[in-house]
Amino acid sequence: MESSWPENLPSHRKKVIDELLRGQEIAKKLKFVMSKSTGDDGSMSAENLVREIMNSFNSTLSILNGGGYDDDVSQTPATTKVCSPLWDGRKSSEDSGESSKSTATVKVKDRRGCYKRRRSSHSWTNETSTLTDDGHAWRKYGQKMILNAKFPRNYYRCTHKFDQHCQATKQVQRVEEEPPLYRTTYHGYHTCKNLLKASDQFVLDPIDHFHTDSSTLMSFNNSSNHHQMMTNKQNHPFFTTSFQSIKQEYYNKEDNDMPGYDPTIHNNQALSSDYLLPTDDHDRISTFDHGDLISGVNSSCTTSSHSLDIDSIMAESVGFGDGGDVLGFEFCG
DNA sequence: GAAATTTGACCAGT
DNA sequence: ACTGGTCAAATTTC
Repeated sequence: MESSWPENLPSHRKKVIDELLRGQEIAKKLKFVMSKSTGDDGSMSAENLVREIMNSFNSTLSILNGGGYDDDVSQTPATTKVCSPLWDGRKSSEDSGESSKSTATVKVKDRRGCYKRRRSSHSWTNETSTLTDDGHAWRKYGQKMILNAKFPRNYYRCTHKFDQHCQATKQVQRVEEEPPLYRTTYHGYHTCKNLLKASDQFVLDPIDHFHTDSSTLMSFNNSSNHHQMMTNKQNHPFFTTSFQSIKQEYYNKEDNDMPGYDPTIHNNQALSSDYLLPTDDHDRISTFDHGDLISGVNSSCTTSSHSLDIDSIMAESVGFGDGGDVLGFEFCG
């Protein structure tokens, strides 16, 4: 609805995206080169720089791509209960038909699978050695054996899908048995407040993180210029586990598949825009100009890790609820 | 009893 | 036709 990109700008937009993609590729290459030429320790700060470059590209691209963002809305909300006009909700049917199993079958046939399949959406993967709490309340809604996979894939949605219209989902798949390795793919963004879990826990130390391989509850260390703003809404899946690597996917058909999993982006690379942009048509943040938002965040919060800032902003903005005067948030001080 | 999980069915995309 | 993603009834857990 409220795209921050005028629709008469597709060519400019495409150019911008192309340029950013080019830069992103170069940064990837640089990262790769650096990782080969330097040791683990020595490359740390340089790697951080690269990571931030990547972050910046990712954010910008996400924003640009967000012009036509349809993310998880492609999935028909469960609130749209009606699939066929014949179906008027299961209660009534059940009431009338406690009778037979055959009617039950018909019922089910009318009802099941009434959704729109996700086509293009932002997603990112996160590989972890342990199954850990990422600070969000998830509810499992499915499990499926996937072709050529040793383990079933588990499907989770945000617990607040219905009460807060939160569209976030994730898929967890065990990819290795020894050592255990889980690949979590996140789709969509949390627009929920996550009141139960986000308030008092889960601050993490991305550094410690590399050293202790199994903690889920992490203490936050400000010394990292990366994640210093990570405060109370540590819901970035990226920060949740020990040992992890992350890939953001723009769902280009060419590179979105798991097997092609690209380990170029390692650990804690917060993809800010994933949290910045709303997933549905509640135009919370889109009431801003994206550019203003990002630059504002950066300038006020010292680093380029706007991801985290934005996350907190996101938390704020979600709270505005009724839209309108969205600019009332305050930056970290 | 409410919430979460399990599991078979259904549908969309390829 | 096949596969992956989701739905929703049934079941389990708290």
